[in-house]
Amino acid sequence: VTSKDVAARAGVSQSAVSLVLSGKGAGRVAPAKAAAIRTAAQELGYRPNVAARTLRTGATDTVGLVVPDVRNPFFGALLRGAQHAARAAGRAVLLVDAQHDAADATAPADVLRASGAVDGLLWFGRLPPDHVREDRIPLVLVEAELEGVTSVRFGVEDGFRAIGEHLRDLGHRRVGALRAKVPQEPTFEVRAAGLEAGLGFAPQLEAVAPVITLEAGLVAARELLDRPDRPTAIVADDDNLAAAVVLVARELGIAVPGELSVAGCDDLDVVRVLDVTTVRLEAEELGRVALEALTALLDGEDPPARQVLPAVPVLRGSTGPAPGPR
Amino acid sequence: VTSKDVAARAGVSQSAVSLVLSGKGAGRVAPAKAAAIRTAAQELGYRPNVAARTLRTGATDTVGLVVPDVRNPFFGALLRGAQHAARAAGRAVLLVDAQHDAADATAPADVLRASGAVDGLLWFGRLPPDHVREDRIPLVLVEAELEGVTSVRFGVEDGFRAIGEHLRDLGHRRVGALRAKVPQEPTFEVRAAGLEAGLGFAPQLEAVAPVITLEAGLVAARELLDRPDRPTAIVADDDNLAAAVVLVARELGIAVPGELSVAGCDDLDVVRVLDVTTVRLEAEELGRVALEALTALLDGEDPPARQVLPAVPVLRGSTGPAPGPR
DNA sequence: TTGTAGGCGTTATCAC
DNA sequence: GTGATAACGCCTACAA
Repeated sequence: VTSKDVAARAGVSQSAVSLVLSGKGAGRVAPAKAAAIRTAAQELGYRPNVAARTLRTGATDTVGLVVPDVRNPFFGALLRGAQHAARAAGRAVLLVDAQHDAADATAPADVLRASGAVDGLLWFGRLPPDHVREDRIPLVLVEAELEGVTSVRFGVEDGFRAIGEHLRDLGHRRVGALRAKVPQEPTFEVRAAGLEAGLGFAPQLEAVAPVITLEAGLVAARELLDRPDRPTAIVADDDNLAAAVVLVARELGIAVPGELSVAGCDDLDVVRVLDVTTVRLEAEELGRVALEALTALLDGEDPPARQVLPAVPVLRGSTGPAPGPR
Repeated sequence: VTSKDVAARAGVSQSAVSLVLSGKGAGRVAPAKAAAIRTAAQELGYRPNVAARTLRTGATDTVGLVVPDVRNPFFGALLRGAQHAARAAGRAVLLVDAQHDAADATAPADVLRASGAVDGLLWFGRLPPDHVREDRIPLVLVEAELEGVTSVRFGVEDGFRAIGEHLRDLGHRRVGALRAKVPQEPTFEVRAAGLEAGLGFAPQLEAVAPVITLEAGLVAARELLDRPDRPTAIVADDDNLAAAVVLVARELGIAVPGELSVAGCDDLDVVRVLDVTTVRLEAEELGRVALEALTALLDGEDPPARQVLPAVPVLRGSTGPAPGPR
């Protein structure tokens, strides 16, 4: 059922239908005809064809959303926020799971490169490949920053500095960092710098998880804990990794926080139930703000070039005074 | 840059370009010309316009994916599976978070109703409104079943029966059910029936969480536990809710599993770290299988009408012998 | 106020 | 083998 059908049924021209249904008929089409058109459309169950409209107008009313790993609950919340804001702006969301853990991590971007598939892009975490920028498609970077690109991120340096100070004040002098080594995700560099600033020294030990999952965390945590000179505190780049530290400590019979303090980042349920100190990031809010920035860009407005959302420490029972010398 | 530009540069007609680049030029276009076209396209960075192609062919190569709540990690895994399979089939994924907890829970479906926005739909959990079926768009139902609609689901009745039997064998005679009362999500009815079959009796107590989140679970769990005649075991419809039960028990000083056994469903990280008995559902696999069924449908093949994936119990430390009479 | 007509970029059918 | 040519459904000047 096309606008032609509606025109035929209402006894008017096709252009009148288009005018009325797109809301631009005010003062140009007689009210009586407009009403006839509307009822005809209703009766026929008419819905404008998206492809035709897109071809004509050049706008898809769809935004692309590239996230590193949809399995991480952090991104679930973020999707919720973005999705919600998108709907409010009358746009749909095309999801791309970049699968940064997989071999074909660059491929997904191509899904969106098909010209005209999306009006704009929300790009999370990793820095986008050059060709994305070269496409000159409106772009908002999330949890990353790049010269000349609108971005939104958390002020993780503040959160990690606070955690660092907290541990320093508790007397910890030997600290391990459980880092998420996802290539090209600048937020993790920022976290490391913040932690070091707060501690007043660099963590002596470091283990790296190639993927941000509980499993990967278990492996890396063992590296840090299953050794004679283990640290008295471990700060993880992410809550999934922090939870893994707690599990490994339990497995090795290391008391938390008696013998080991643990902190993470995100404030996911998984550390909430374990009573683990963390840095709270309002992922849903981030998704909302980022999508609103993109919407502004698409509407030809001028959103703030760089927005930084708060990252506040949440002190819980997993951090305590450093143990005396063994 | 359009196919016309490519044609001009290669010195051929526009239709030849279309033929060659869509791979249908074999034996119809001279190899030399085909090569010229390909290099011209390469040099110009030509990419076919999606809207135009869609308008012409009627296919968008995009599938819609409607999930109840993207914040639940279960759906994160599911998205990963679906996304991966979609990419393998050369299709993009349009995500719709139905936000079953929100007021406008029916609205999101409309996003996809725009004719031609998607080729097919993967619909999770809740039964789709009638108008979706009336659109006669290829549809695969996930975690729900409906006469005449292709569906994929977990055999949760088996998992819950096993949990029921396990608890019965442990001597539990007073059981509470923490149910997810999400309207029209049939899987939860199935779980209840399975549990009852395994136990050999119906749970005496029932509390209902309106949303599947830790928060909602806390409220419902208190209802079940903060009373003199509390049950000796609680089975939750979902792991997020089961985790909440453990937290409330801890808060009330009830020993798990000494005084209270707890079981959930999904096998999320949140219960894994709490060592809670659950029913393992391979969400990623579900997403994959569902999307492959949809792909088959779209390709005119005939996928199995109803597929049932295994749901296996995972016994952990949160379930133990029923306590003696107090 | 209304209708006519052109074109968005593709694909696919047909004469050549 | 090849290249015009006609849609696909919509929007929007522009003419009536």
